[in-house]
Amino acid sequence: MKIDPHSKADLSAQIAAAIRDAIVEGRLIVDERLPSEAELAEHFAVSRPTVREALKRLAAQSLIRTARGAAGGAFVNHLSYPEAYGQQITTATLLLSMNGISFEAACEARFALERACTPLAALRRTPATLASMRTELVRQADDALSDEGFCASDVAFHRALVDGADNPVLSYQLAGAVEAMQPLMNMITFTARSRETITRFHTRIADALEAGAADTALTVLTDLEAYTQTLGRDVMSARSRPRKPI
Amino acid sequence: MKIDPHSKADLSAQIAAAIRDAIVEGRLIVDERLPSEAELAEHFAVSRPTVREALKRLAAQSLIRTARGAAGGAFVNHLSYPEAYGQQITTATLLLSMNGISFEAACEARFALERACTPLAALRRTPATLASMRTELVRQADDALSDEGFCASDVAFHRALVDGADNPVLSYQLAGAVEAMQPLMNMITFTARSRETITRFHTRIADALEAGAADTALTVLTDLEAYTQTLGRDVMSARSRPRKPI
DNA sequence: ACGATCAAATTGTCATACATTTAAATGTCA
DNA sequence: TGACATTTAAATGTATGACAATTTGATCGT
Repeated sequence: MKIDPHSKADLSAQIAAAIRDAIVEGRLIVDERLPSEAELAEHFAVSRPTVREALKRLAAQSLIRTARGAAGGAFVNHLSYPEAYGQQITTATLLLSMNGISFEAACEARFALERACTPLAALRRTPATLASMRTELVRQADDALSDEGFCASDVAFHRALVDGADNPVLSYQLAGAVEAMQPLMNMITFTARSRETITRFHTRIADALEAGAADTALTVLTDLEAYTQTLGRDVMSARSRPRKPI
Repeated sequence: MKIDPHSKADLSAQIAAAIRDAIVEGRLIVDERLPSEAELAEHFAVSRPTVREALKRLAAQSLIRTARGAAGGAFVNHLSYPEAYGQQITTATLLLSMNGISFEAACEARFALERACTPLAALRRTPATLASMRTELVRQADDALSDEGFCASDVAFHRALVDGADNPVLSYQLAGAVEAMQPLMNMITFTARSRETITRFHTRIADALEAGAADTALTVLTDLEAYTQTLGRDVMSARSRPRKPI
């Protein structure tokens, strides 16, 4: 592991990249302890604060964890799904909001991805999956639920659908797409009528999955997408009418 | 933006979280300049190195960028697709390798996601998309191409398919899944026969997309998945036969 | 043998200083 | 006046040294 002190890039960035490469390429294995900050500083011929900045960069990506004390230090982290989810979601959320992604495009992507999971979910859905779907259906039928609460339940329902496919890679990928859309979905104010319509779609999806009828579930998902797009268009047009000058 | 100096968590982590929240919630907008490190240190009542560690954490997530000089400082970064891709890919790659994801599960997810893009790609594929697919087909027909080169071309072909859907959210999500699978795919050594088979599948996919025949493309993709799974199983069984004792 | 205490190692934080880079202000000359 | 060189100031990047906090393990006494 070498760095170039004459490069234009920051030393801490170079050091972080060197260690990151070692982890990604498997030269540093999970739970292995890195040298102490003092030793790293000596190895790379930099000061301890510089090494620390590099380690913080890696910690921010959940690539390492640190512990104080005698047997402490920096350890290669076992990247768990919850940690990866979190990063995926913040990144995806910012990407959507900063690049002017339209509700339409985000919605299209979300339902396309969910349809990708549906045949597998129809095949493999467990009683637990169906149970959590039914739980959300009950919640969605509650008129006292706030709009945010309805959206959250919507996300939970679709999460259950995705997890029903029983494929961790799909669950991971979809988490970002579905959760990142929540801010956009939260812009929608649901009428009692639209809630009822959505919940009815959801019920039909749950029924189809329980029956293992992938085709039916796909059809309903497509209809739900069309309906959601309609809701989104209504919100957007209502929002664009009173145009605030900048 | 406040932090709790008596919390168990590191100060730099708390500060990073506070600033990150401000960015995600839109209280800090793109290209806005953060206060200088000295000012932040005073605001949070911590030392400058601590602030710097916090900023490096954010820089590692591409949430901010820093510039030296008189008009320098830390600026809220416009999260671009290339930056987001990069992080998605390293995270997804590690997630796959560290959680013992099977070739089977990864392959299943990849093709499921690609099938999600296919109907849209059949609808919207541009001449440019088709051209880059054809380019990769030519490359794949070259016997002199190394296994890594063939895999890379395979990835490029499927990237073109995904991009053909003309939905940036899908492109972003798929990039992680497809690229993260490359290390697993690289374990496969292709015979001349298997290369020819795969390229034939690819050709049929390109033809179907050009004709706008989504159904055909979906069928071929499913067949290609089955074939790829066969190749993967062969590699795995060959690899597990000469079992090294640990 | 067991419990309490202490020492050592390591990260977390602070204070300060200096180096480097960049842009703007200033000065100089034709 | 205008263009170019110089200086200056502000900011980040890096270095050094010290101390605090925390955890482990060993030592010691009973």
